[in-house]
Order: sequence, then C-alpha cells, then structure tokens
Amino acid sequence: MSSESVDFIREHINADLAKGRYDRVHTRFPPEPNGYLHIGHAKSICLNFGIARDYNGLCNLRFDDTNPTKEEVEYVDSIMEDVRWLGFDWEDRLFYASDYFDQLYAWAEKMVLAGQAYVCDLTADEVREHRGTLTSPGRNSRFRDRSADENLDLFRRMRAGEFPDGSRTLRAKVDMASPNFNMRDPVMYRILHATHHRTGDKWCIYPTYDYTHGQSDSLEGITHSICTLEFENHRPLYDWYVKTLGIHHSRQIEFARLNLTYTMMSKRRLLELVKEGVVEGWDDPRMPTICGFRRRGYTPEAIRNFCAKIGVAKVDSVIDLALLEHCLRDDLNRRAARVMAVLNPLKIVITNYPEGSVDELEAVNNPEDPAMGMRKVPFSREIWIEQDDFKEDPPKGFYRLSPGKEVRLRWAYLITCTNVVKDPATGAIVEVHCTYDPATRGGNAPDGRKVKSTIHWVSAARALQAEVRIYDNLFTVPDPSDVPQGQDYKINLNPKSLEVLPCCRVEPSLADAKVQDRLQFERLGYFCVDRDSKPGKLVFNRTVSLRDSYAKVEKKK
RNA sequence: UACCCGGUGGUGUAAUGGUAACACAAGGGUUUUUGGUACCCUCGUUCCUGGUUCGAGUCCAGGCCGGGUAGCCA
Repeated sequence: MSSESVDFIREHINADLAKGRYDRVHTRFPPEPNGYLHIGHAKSICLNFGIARDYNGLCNLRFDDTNPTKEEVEYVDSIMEDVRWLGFDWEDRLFYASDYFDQLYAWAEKMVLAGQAYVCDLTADEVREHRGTLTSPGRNSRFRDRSADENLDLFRRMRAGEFPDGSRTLRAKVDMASPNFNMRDPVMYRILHATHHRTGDKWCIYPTYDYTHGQSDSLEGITHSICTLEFENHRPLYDWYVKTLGIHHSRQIEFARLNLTYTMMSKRRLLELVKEGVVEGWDDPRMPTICGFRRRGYTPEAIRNFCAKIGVAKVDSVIDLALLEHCLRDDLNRRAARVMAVLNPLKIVITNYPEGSVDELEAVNNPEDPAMGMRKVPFSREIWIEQDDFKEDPPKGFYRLSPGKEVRLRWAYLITCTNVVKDPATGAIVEVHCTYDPATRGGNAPDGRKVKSTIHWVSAARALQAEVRIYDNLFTVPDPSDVPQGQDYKINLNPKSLEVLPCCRVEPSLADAKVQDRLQFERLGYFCVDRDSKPGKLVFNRTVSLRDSYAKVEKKK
C-alpha cells in the first residue's frame, strides 16, 4: 500500500515492510470481556481490521481474559455480535488469552529457572511501598534473591493452591531503579481463587496483562500490536518479555483513544449508568455503546465512515459529535425511505373536501434514489399536521400555515387557512379549518402560483397510532467529566435526554414496518422501529433529526 | 518533582525542507414540492524564542503548555 497520505501507523508499517522487519501484516483486536463495546472500540476495530484489509493481511479477534473477577460470557457474546454487526470478520481466528495459560505458565517456570523471575512474599502494601515514587527509585524486595529451586517450589505451590489470595506473587526481575514504574519488578502472576468463565477452576493463579499480551501476540504471529496511548509506558516491558523469552516479536504501536463531545466513554461510568438505572440498559439508544447506536438506528456504514474520517494520531483529541451525526445523515439520506408522520398532531378540517371520500395520492419514496419507487398515501377531509406548522400569529420568517396563508400539503394539495376553532373555556386551539384548491392535486397550481412552504400531514381517517421516542444527548455539556471540585459527572446528565410521545400519527404504509427498519419522517428526522414495537403498537426511535435551519433562526431570537 | 508522549483554523486530520490542503462546525448565498439534499462563498502568518538553510509547520537547541504513569486492572 503506497497511497499519498497515510496515518502514522501505516507509515510505520510501510517502513517495517520496506526494511524487511516483517513480510506480512497481521493485527488483532483484543478486548477484555468486562463490558460492552463502545464507539471508542469501533475506532480500534476499524483500525485493526482496516489495516489488515489494506495490506492483504489478517486480523484476529482475541479476548484478553486474564482477570476472571471482572469477565463474563455475556460480554464475550455481545462483543462478537457487535464486531460482526460493524461488518468485520475474524474468520476462524477467534482466540482467548486463556488459551495460552499453559504456555504462559511454562514460560514463567523457564524464567524462574533462569533467575529472571522470583516469588515475592511482600503484601500489596509492601510492594507499593518498595516501588518508590516518581522521583525516587524503588527498593529491592527481600525475596528477590531466593534460589531458583526455592522459587520454582514456591511457584508450583502457588499454582497448586497452597496459598491464599494476595499472599505471594511471581515477579519479573528487571530493575527496581528504572524511571519507568512498569520495569520495577512487575508482577507476572497473582493468586486469585476465582472461577474463570472459560477455564473454570483449573487455575488459581492468573497472569497479568503485561505478562500476557506480548506473548499472546507472539503466539498468534501478530506483526503490529496496535493499542491506546496509556500503554506507551508499558512498551519497554512488552519488549522485555518477548526478548527475554526469545520469541517472535510483534511491534506495539500506540494511538490516541477516541473522545466525543457530549459523550462519556469510561466503561466504569457506563456500567454505573446501567446499574443505577439512569439508562435502561447497555443498549439504551442514548448509550455510546455499539449496541446502543444500533438500537438508536445508526448504520454500521455510518460508523465505519466516521472512523475513517476522524483519522488516527497520538494527540489527545475530542471529536465533535456533529461529525458522527453528519456521517449518519449522509448515509441515511441515501438509503432511508421517506414517509410522513406527525409527532404532535393538530387537526385540520378541509371544509370544501367531500366528507367520507378518500383519495390515493402518489408519493416519492426517496428523491435521492428513484429506484426506491413510489407509494400511495390516502388523503381525506380531516388530516393531522404538526402543531409547530401552524401559528395563529406568525412571527417574521415563519412561512408555514397561519390564518389567510396558503401552503402545500406534501404530494397533495394547496390549502388555505380560513378559520381557527378554539375551546371556549380554555382558548386552546381545537382544530383549524382550511379550504383546498382541487386544481392543485399533486401539489402544483396550474396558474403557476407559488407557496413558500410545504408541510407534511397524515390522513386522520387512515392514520396509525404510534409511540415515538425522541432522544437527545445524555449530557448537556461538551465535556461531561468537567465538573467543579467535589462534584459528580452526573450533574451534567441531561434531564431531557428522552421524551416519549405516545400519540403520534403515521401514514398507513408503516403498518408492517419491521424492527430495525430505518425511515425518514419527512421534515423531522431519521427514525427506526424499536424492538419494543409490535404490529398493533408501533414504536419508533428518533435516530437523529434532520438539519434544521429554521430552528437555528428561531433559536437566535 | 522523575520518566514517557504530544502541541497546525472553533473541531479533527493532511502537507515527509519548496504556494498550509481536506472534512465537520459556524456564518452568508443559489437551487428545491422536505426550512432536508445538492452547489457556491467566508473563516489559520502552524505554542514561544533562537539557530541551520536560498527557503522551516517540517531539522536543531532552549522554554512554555497539555496528557499519561506510582493496581497483585486492562
């Protein structure tokens, strides 16, 4: 691959290939199954699988499951589903770090015998105390110089379950004075009498991430091990292990994780939102999880395109949510069928339209794609329009319906507002009376007169009832974690992130809409059929609104 | 305070010693049976100071600012 502008990772790969350091490209996506994947993982997935595709290489899916206390099969299942949904395929290369426990253990014994690792009896507190500080070197553990025989005996007994959790560790003998903490005799194995989701109770000692990752990469023949910036300081240790063991050496390259405005990406906090019921679950349409986006109506194409557009670098950056939404609209604009739906209904009576008669009008399904064809929409004397599309006292710049004004009903007729009917008690508008011009069927006036506005509508006689859920950002500020001293990020939660509209009216063509179908409600936005939807009881999620330049004008006032 | 990594429009990404480009956002306009879409225009002397060079965003030195790191988490 030698195109004009490539990111720094591909630059490294190109250089490695040119130098002959590797003669192929093999990457991996290595999530820990301790939570659901989010949009930040999508960046990593697109990178790893995308690089493999670009270089005619391979990409593995590997679960980094070295900590049984946090991992569950529920998470491994969801991760596989999400990676597939995003459009990537690991073929037969599904691996688990736990597949390598035996090999890892054998290597550890080898290091013990070579005097490169030792069993340390220091408590966690003592280890921390021996580690030193940012400015001062650490001190050697008093167990550092045990004989190989004693170490081997102790390590085997650790494995045999003779010791309680936390009583001992196996540590690599590196350098307690290193300026890099990761090199100050890092722990390789800890005692954890816990049941692992795959290996069950076979083990009561588990390898740490640092002792596992490079070796797993090595065993799988990975060439480029791409991870996020916080592992930069771990690279010397990563390199140390594979060099010490003398095994295939993958190259670790770090990039900056994705941050999005108005979004919280921390797994811990997302878990908290789920557990505390702030959201309805991991796939709540407001969640930045892959399954949340899926339920919200996002397409994998939009997410992939977004990942391609944000690029990859080493600077900490925050991407504007607007870019994600732009990618979404861009995709949905091309593929979503147009349909008419009224969210906040206002009744219109066409006083000169014959009672009881219904007219089937032709409507274009998608102006961006003629192949999507046409459909019929029924028109009748009473119709619903959007409350926002009528104003008794229209402000300047409002060119929808108001008394005396003529507008076009999409695909139907030109109508003129003649009269407003109000509740005598409350003064609230009950219905609006209009007349239609029969000569304008389809929407054009034979005399060539123009109207400023076209509004959507639904036949009252034939409308279907629907519930529509309007979603907004979960947080009200661009950086939700930016809170005053002592405050919680939850103060930034958006109390109006979900608004349920139970009595919407949609056109009858939606009667057999299927779960996950994506549509554009004309002039409103893109919506999808929620999994709560049933034949008699339609439920739609608003995926994203349409861009709305009138809303901006209104807001400015 | 030690080590590591960064710093280009409002945001993100390019430019690999030779006219700072592209996208999003914002603002303005054209077209339009969606106030949508599409199209056009406007919007940065590259953190600072020195140096090398005919020429520096790019190379060098020093500074400033931001991020990461002291789990038996990953």
